[in-house]
Amino acid sequence: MRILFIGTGDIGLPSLEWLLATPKHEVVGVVTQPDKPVGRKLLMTPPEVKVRALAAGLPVLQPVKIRNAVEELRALGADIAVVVAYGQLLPPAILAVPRLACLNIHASLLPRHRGASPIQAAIREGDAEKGVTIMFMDEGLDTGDILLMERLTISREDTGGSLHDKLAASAPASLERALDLIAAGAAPRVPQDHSRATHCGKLTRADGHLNWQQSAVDLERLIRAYNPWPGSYAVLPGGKPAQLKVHHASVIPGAEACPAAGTVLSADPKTGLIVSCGTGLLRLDEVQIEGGKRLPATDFLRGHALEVGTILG
RNA sequence: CGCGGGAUGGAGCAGCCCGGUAGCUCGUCAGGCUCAUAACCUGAAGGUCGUUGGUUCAAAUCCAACUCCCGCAA
Repeated sequence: MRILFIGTGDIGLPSLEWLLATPKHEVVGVVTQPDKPVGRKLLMTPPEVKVRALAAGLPVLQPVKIRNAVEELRALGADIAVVVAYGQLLPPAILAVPRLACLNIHASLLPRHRGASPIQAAIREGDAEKGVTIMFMDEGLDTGDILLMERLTISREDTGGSLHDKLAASAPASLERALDLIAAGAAPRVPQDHSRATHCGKLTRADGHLNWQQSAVDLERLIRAYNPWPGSYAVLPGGKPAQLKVHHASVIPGAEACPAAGTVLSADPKTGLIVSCGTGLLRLDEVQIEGGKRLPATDFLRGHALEVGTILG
């Protein structure tokens, strides 16, 4: 079939690669977000999807508003549009462009975790299961009828980053099955149970500000979910408060009675950096001060005095 | 020219403002003590202080340029 690929995030790369490689389908064009200034030098940087598409000699469109590109897209004569982490809602005029359907690959088991950050949400909420859903897009946000779902379990060590990579890698197999079903005219179409839907918004740095009133268990999940993006941090009090990023932490089992949430109970290179939470204790294993490198907490403490009793913000 | 922090033995830091003996917490090695230990004691090795140039009797320290690392912002 003739495929129009619409996506920006790296999570769609394996799917794009598969589409380019398979003899069953032909990619007729790629739509992705415009290049953006990135990094300390603010260099204009194209999405990786664009780089890959250009390398394959495909036409690439980067409309600021996709609604203004209806004619160009129609001219590509696509049978199916495959949409994954594009970053713009598709208006009805665009949904009507492909001959058969607009399929969306979404990194959650819908209707749970509709929205922009399904992977982080699943880890943060302590979900045991994760997966990829392929659905027929409609005008809503991740509300379309479901074609198929692929499940996988979340391990206790999974971070937002590791789960992102697993889901990205598993997506092509799901996509292949979905396209085969459509080609055979046998694609199921199951409406979502909208009453059970949950939503997750776009994340910002501020979402990573650790709230020590929460339980150690919840905080550990949040730290894991938000690694590597948007990251999580505590605030060290002082003349000029500094952010201390927390890359990895672990719950200290069996610890209950504790003083005010956010109190540093231990800051010794030998025992580690331990903080009391709303419930339970959390040991910060790997941290990073502003301007510094990420370090094991024990190394960090060798050079940065942190008094026991300090209250973290 | 978006804003800012940094580069000092193997690790993490101090010293720099006010030039003049290389410091701290560890690690490593050797020895001692201990039933034992993330314990303690003694001793030792290990650094052209990111690079290049300048100022100076003298530069980790002051000046200039460069390289690399990192936080913010986007």
